[in-house]
Amino acid sequence: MKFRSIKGTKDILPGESEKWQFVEALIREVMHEANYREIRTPVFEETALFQRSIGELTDIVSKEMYTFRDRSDESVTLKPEGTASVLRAYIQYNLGEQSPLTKLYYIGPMFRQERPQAGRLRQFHQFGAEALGSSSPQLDVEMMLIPLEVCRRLGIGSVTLKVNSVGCEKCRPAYRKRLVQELMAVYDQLSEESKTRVKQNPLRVLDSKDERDRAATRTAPLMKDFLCDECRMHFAEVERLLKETKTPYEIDGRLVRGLDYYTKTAFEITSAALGSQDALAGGGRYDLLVHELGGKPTAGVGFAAGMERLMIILEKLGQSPDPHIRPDLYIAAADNAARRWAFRFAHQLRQKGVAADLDYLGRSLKAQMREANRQNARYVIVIGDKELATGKAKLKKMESGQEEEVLLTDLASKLA
RNA sequence: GUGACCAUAGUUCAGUCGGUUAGAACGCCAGGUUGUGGCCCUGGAGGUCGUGGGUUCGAGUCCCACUGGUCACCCCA
Repeated sequence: MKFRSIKGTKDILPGESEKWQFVEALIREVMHEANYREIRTPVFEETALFQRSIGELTDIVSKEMYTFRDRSDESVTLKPEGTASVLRAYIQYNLGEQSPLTKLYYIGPMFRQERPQAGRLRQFHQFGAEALGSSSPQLDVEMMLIPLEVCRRLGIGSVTLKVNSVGCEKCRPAYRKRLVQELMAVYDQLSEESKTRVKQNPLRVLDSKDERDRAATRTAPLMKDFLCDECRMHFAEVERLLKETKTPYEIDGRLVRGLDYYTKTAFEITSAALGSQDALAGGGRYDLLVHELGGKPTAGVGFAAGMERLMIILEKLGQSPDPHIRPDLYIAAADNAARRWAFRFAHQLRQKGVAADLDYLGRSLKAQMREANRQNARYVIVIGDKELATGKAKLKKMESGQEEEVLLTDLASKLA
């Protein structure tokens, strides 16, 4: 009986972890340039936070959360997305009182208990941002530009930005009523899942992939044609900014995201390089959410993007960064006295910033050379009686095979 | 949660009609060179054929169940 990682979870092994570090560093750079500050929230929260923010009727809350009772019988949940926690912290620490606009970003693991498939895991990683305190459409567009910029710098060109407006509390109820009427007229032709959605969340029927639903809703009214003046102007401004920044986009009047809290802008970035789970990032505006979670009424926008999906695209496009993790120096020891010395010397070099390694297995010199080669070490020195006596050694450059006589005391400054 | 496909060495895979000791490549270890890597040559280690049951004289091979993986549905990052 061997232990295995739990279904839907993955280990990020050496060789891959370096790629993650590279991508994460790039994300932090882009976030920094747009002046977003990092926030790190706990991986779990009290269950009610997600129920209230994401919405009881959503798939995430109704069937995908990792929820359990802790030892004091408290119901806790591993976070299925990042926004709820960020807003909880924003409210808890009164961040809105310190400045009228707060720009935050995060990178971290999320959990959803779904059946794993290509681009979908039970523990996955997202990076995302939230801007709290402004209803400016500039921030809506900033949220689209950030993940697009990350893609651009990674050499990912083939992405599609889809944008829609889902209206607000003023215009959505009337539209919703109208839509339900239309859907009831074709009720019999809808898929089973859509039938239940007609009452619970009719907008979602529109973005069903089911052919029957597609056909039945072909002429259904779209939210973007029923927006109130404010929402319509907001959406027009988003479009204008996208054009001004020369950002290619499509309007998708059926785009509705799976979280209930969105108002006005909703968007999604997809890639054909992904499998059936083709969304790389998604986001939108949520002007009611902070108030709903107990804070002062505060406008907000955000996005979240999938790290694993980003890595899949990079791999597929052959753009995957090459990790060159390599020791500067491998110290090969010819005898036991040299082995003892080598450990001490490696320690001194490391303190001076030189990445140095040595043999811990008592192997032959030939095996040590092979190891140095496998580790892709930049240089090797071989230490024996002669070197310990004279304080000089041949420094071998592995790539060329050329050797150069050096003083051991000079080595650190030479390699650092 | 539903469905389809898959499971043989560290890895990627062969394995005939059910038949004797389960193979290859790469990787790993050692030697060829008693103080020098890669290339080459030689040798070696490494397998509960996912697990459990069944059919059969005999199962890696056929049947069933389970577990795991992959992909799709659903939904989403």
